[in-house]
Amino acid sequence: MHFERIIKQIKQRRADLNVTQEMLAEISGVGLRTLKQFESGKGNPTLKTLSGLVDALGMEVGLKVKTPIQHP
Amino acid sequence: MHFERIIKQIKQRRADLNVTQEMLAEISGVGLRTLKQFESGKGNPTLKTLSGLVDALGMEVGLKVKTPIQHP
DNA sequence: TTAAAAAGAGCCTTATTATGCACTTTGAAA
DNA sequence: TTTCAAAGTGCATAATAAGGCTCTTTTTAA
Repeated sequence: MHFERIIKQIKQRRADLNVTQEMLAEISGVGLRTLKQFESGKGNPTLKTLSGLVDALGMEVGLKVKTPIQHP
Repeated sequence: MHFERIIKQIKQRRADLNVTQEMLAEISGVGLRTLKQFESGKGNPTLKTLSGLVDALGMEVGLKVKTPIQHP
């Protein structure tokens, strides 16, 4: 599904915090199977699922503009 | 579902670019019903759906750390 | 190298998202 | 205020995410 960047950030953060998938699943309330599926690159989590994981890791989901509009 | 911030950003961006829901649905490949559902605060899109919308608006989904870890 | 922990995968059921179609409501301009 | 475009809703179905179990593979530490 090509969410490599996001997946990498989550794995990295988990590593930084020394949290296993099992622990993260536990504290985030997201099913372990769902987390494994996502981190392994298969899976297309809902925003709610992603937010749950991310929140538990002290992170947040955000949008940023890549191309600011040109005001002529 | 309380994704107010993200919803607001999308609506704002759409307004800035003068794009209607119908146009965004069209160019993003996301169903109009799905987009309406999300923008009206009901709905919990998958990451794929959100990415599609966001990409079409020249934006991207990202994660940011709220609480940097303390290296003692 | 070996054992235990952590991560990944298969299978299955349930819950929920994605989407179309038709209709209603809202908002803005004429 | 009338009208038309844009946004929101109800209903129904197909597709798919969520999650539990069990088992396999990979990593890591002793």
